[in-house]
Amino acid sequence: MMRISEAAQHSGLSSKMIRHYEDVGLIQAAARTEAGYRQYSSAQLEQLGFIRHARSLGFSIAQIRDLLQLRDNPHRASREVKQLALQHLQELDQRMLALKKMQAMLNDLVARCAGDDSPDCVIIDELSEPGVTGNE
Amino acid sequence: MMRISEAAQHSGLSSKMIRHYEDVGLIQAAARTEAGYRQYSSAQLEQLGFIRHARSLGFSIAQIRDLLQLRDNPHRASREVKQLALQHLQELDQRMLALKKMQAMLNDLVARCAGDDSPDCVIIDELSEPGVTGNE
DNA sequence: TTGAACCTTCCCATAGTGGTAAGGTCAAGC
DNA sequence: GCTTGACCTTACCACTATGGGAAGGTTCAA
Repeated sequence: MMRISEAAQHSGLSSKMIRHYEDVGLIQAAARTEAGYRQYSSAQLEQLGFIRHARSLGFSIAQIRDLLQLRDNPHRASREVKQLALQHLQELDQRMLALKKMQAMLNDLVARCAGDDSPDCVIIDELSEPGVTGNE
Repeated sequence: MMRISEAAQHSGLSSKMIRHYEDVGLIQAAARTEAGYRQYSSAQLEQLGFIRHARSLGFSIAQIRDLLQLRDNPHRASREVKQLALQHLQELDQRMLALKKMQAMLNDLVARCAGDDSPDCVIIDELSEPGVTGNE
């Protein structure tokens, strides 16, 4: 059993976030010492590591909630896990697409802007135009 | 002079956000009718359109603050505008890089997961491993 | 005069993370 | 035994950008 700061160090999360995850019910409330200090077992450490991994892949807390349930369900079908992952991949794709559009438009503007001492600036001009920008 | 909902329609922003932008000082407080209704001129409409364009390119409110100042400064150097745009492009790049990493890792996991009725699942297994995920 | 469609301000919610403040606890050193 | 520093606790507030809703005022037309 270890305290929260150790659990944080070993899991790669912050103490703050571990408490937060408990608050929002992503993890069960940790056991407490008589003084009220949270205590973490190695099983809980693994869970925290799982969460950090999932977060680093961009899964939301809600998605991780589902992932944890699957993780803890010995009768799961890997199909369900894969389904969640594929769904998340789609979200990542959409985000990428949005970023790419921005990048393309901005790159174009930047290329056409002299970038000198003159006040004439395509970027300002185009942002000022009533036309669309491709994101609505 | 038009009311906020018309200004919203013409600019592509929501009434809500126009008020918000006023709150945070991105735009000057609009004139009011005797009854307290906000009134927008065509010059202000252009400014709102500018903001929407900039937002659709992913510029933050803080960045748009700077862009608006440059827009309104006849003595600006386009270099400064370009500088802001390039900086934002870098941020977009970083975000895209992060997404790409996630995509790559997740794609790999998904490819190695059977996705059938069996509980065996590479995704769960790898998320459970103590190893790194490449994002820390 | 009444009702619909506006408008106002104010508060709350989202997602995830960090900061900080006020207070309790534990262990080491004097 | 007492102090000190490093930890812990809870409870707020902040960020970004946006939306929802409530409670109440206004405008205009039927």
